[in-house]
Amino acid sequence: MRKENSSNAINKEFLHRSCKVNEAMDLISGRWKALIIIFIGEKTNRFSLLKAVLGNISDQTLGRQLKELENAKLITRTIIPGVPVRVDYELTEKGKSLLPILDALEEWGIT
Amino acid sequence: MRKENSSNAINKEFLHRSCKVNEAMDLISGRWKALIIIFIGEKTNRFSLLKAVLGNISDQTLGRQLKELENAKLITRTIIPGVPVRVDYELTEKGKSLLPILDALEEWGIT
DNA sequence: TACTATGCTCACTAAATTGGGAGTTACTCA
DNA sequence: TGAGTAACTCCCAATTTAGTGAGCATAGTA
Repeated sequence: MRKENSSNAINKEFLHRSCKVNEAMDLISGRWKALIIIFIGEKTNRFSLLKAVLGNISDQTLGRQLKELENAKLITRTIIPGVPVRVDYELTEKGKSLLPILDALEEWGIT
Repeated sequence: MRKENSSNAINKEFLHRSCKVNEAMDLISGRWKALIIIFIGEKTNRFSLLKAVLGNISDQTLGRQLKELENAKLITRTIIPGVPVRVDYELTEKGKSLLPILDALEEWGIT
């Protein structure tokens, strides 16, 4: 976990106070997060499906990033009872509203 | 430096091949890069000025991020002879074209 | 001669992120 | 009883990124 008064953490705080861009960047800057958001938007929205399309992501990292996205309220997590239990992830409105920006970023990356 | 065949580096490669978004994200995902781009766009475009507005950034980190942005062709570096020598950073067209996206991200972060 | 300013660079350390592999829960089918 | 599946979760080690403190080159000022 983060030590709240390391200079690293202090600088992160500073960046958040000084500019909302950095707060936003933080939410989507995990290595796989942008791709996870895009895939969930395309209905590749379960743990095992994501794992399959994301190639070499580790279980732990996928779990962590999903949890972070959930905490950031970009996705929701719905447990579907059954055997075995399934879990559906869906984009929230906030998550959906990020898609055009990711598209713009992709477009920008290509040109 | 990066070890080119660590699984970390391999995954990064995979992400770049599979989705341009990640390549784009990489270019702007340093802790201070978004802010540096914005400031340079606003003419806070010298090393010492950036250092002043960025608070606690270390010389080395600022130097590194500027160099990375230069390598990514988002900024240019111009040495202005004089005493002492000054260096001006400017956004390239590519860099400028990122500003609307950062604005959108900021807007998204606020709402 | 000492000191200042700009814009770095280097070796080293600390912190944050990611990955590997095994273990867990809960229920079903053979 | 044993195997299988989905979706995690834990410990630990590897990797990547950021920060610290010092030093350097140049030229001008006190």
